[in-house]
Amino acid sequence: MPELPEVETIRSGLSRLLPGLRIESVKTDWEKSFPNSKNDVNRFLIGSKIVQVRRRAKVLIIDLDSKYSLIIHLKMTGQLVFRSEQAVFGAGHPSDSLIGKLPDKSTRVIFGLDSAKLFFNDQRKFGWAKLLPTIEIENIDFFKKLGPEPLKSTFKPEHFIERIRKRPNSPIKAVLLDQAVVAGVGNIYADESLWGAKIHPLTKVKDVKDAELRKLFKNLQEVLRLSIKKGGSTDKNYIDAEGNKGSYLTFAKVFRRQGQPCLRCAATIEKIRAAGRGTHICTNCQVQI
DNA sequence: CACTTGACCTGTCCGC
DNA sequence: TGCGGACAGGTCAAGT
Repeated sequence: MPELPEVETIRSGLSRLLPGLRIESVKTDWEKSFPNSKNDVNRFLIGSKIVQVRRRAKVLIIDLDSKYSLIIHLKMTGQLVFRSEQAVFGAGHPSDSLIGKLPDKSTRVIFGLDSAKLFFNDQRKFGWAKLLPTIEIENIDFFKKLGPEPLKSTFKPEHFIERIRKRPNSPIKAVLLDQAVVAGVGNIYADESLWGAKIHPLTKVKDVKDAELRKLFKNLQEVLRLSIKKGGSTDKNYIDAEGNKGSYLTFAKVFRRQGQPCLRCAATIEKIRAAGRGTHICTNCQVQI
């Protein structure tokens, strides 16, 4: 479940590893994972050089010198793992690692680079990669609909509040998860920030005070920043570009802590359902209105 | 129109 | 031990 901090962690890893490398081959056996035509791949991907790696919301953008870009959405179980040729067949991975020899049975696409390979793994096959002209990226529906980046310095609390308020009759958690309102927030950081602001996830937006939304915005930025610092959250599948787990969940206040004491009031954390998702709350700190 | 639910997938876990 | 079913949760399409 790569959300903003996980995708950002992968981006920073790939930014160190990929620029300057040439894409020499592409191999896929799951068409939905990479639906571009062979013709496009041959003309604009094979033989082109990687210029930079960017992120928008939960999507990675790999810019090529062909003026095309590879955009990759990892959805829930996607992984992008870089291996040098030597390590591809080598050992040397810790025994508690989530990933061993590559390719494995969840490998969907293999990008052959100069003396390395980039593996796009996806157990549940929900993720996708697409090759597009770089200037057209912002025009595709997915990108056009996206709300602002929550960590951008120009995105202020009043902008956040204004956007949230457009959905007065929805539960606050559903609105936080809506990528058109704010981009990049998923289940983990929605729960964590709502706990921080002491807001029950099922509270309708119209029943949340401005001061609470202000607090929510502050907490959202804090949990996202802390998670980026910790390399993201590894629950089941997430690993970074070099196969390492993230450690944010050891700092999580509610996510996956059902049955354990609230770190603020010691009441028991419960798991409920909100916005169609498993949702973690302290029923003492977070009271529904 | 606003909002909610189901489909897309596979691996894991739980109860019988 | 095997087996069916619930669950995991990002996004889009379909339903209310």
